[in-house]
Amino acid sequence: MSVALWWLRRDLRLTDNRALHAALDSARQVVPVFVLDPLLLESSYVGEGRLAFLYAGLRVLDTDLHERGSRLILRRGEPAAVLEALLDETGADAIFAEADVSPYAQQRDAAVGARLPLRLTGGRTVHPLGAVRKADGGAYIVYSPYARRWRSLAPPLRAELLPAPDTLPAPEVEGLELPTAPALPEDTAFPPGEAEARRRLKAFIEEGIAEYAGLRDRMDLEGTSRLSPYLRFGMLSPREAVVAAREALEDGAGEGARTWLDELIWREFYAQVLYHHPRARRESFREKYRALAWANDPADFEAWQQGHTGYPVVDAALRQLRTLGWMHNRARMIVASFLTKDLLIDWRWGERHFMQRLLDGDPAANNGGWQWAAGTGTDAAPYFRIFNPVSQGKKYDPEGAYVRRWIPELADVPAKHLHEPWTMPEQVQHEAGCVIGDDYPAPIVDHGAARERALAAYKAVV
DNA sequence: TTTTGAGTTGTTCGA
DNA sequence: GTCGAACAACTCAAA
Repeated sequence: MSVALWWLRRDLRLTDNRALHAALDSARQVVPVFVLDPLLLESSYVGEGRLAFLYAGLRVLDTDLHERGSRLILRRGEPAAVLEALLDETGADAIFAEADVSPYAQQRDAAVGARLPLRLTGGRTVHPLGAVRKADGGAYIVYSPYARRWRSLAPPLRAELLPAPDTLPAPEVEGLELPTAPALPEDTAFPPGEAEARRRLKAFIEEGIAEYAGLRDRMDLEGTSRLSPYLRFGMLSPREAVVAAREALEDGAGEGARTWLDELIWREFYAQVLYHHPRARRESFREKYRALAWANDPADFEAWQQGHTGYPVVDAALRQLRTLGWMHNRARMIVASFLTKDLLIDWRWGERHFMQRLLDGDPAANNGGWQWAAGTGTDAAPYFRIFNPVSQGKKYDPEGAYVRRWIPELADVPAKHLHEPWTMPEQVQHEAGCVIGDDYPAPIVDHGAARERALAAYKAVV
């Protein structure tokens, strides 16, 4: 075998790429291919931000390939047809790709595999989806035992990480020009690419991970790794992240390293949940909640999306999402609780909004997180666990820096009132240049009353 | 097969 | 202000 296609999807890196290495092992000539799939590009779960991140990421990858003598071949169309044509043009006799878990990816790869010589490798998760199972062979749907089992398996070692190849021969076929639009903002908080991802990982391990357990919930600080978009597109190998976390643990990073490793395990937990329960992508994992009587008020949804609910922490978070294409994890929980409980809006509306806006938008993790917040999922929060947006703000944005950063109209509101600005006396409102109902909205719901309504609605489900 | 312990991330109320 | 209990059962995982 002398020519192979390397079909990239969400493994946009050269380091520790198992599909690439399998292709190199089987052929002298490897053709890197990315297929712009109209079904994905036009999905209502995709927005300009993540598309821009993807396109910019493809350009970085193309540059990385050029440095090694190769380049990225971009094609557009239905994947099986595109790949069949490419096999024909290149004389390749196999396609190598990293296996993925979403229902669409499963179906797409089954269709390609039925017609063409597709060889799927692991890499999407550290432990293959089938490897983390209960003693009886079934799949886990509770996190803690899943994580215990995951940790009991042989950990990946630094020596096992696959190096990026030094050279790759240039492909002899042509592709499309790389798209330039939509473009990422110049000052994006998430410059794409493998080098950036690995630089961030290094910095986080050296400076952030030891404090992670204590700071990760603080919305006003940079206590998290901010690696999610890179893991989403495989610009960082999950295996490399786990190796780094374990090394940090050995170096005494303690609770921080353990907690961050747990987050990586959560990522794999939700991947295998979706793999084993594709139906959860479209409806509540817990059947009884499929009958929940959502209020689904479009005006409430609009206010939530725009960050105009009148609850500062909620609005700050949704504006952060709008601007950065990313939201702090604690904020994700708060706004998800607010949407599903306070506004009683179907979690799938929020899930779609997140998918449209998040650079790291991933079907498995996003769905898992939303169903957790809504209380409809695997290992979900009990339905009566309803976040109070005021106390969450006071606890995880104690000085209000997060709120002030994202909501300029609240910049001069005294700290005492910042998380509940409607409590400002009229005179204070004028002094702060923030009249409630004028400069900043009054709360669109009363949390106490909304909480009671949610409890009743959830309780009504048999 | 049955039993038993346990379960990401909270809030509110009343003593 | 602080603290423990209640919130609601249910289902999972493993012994």
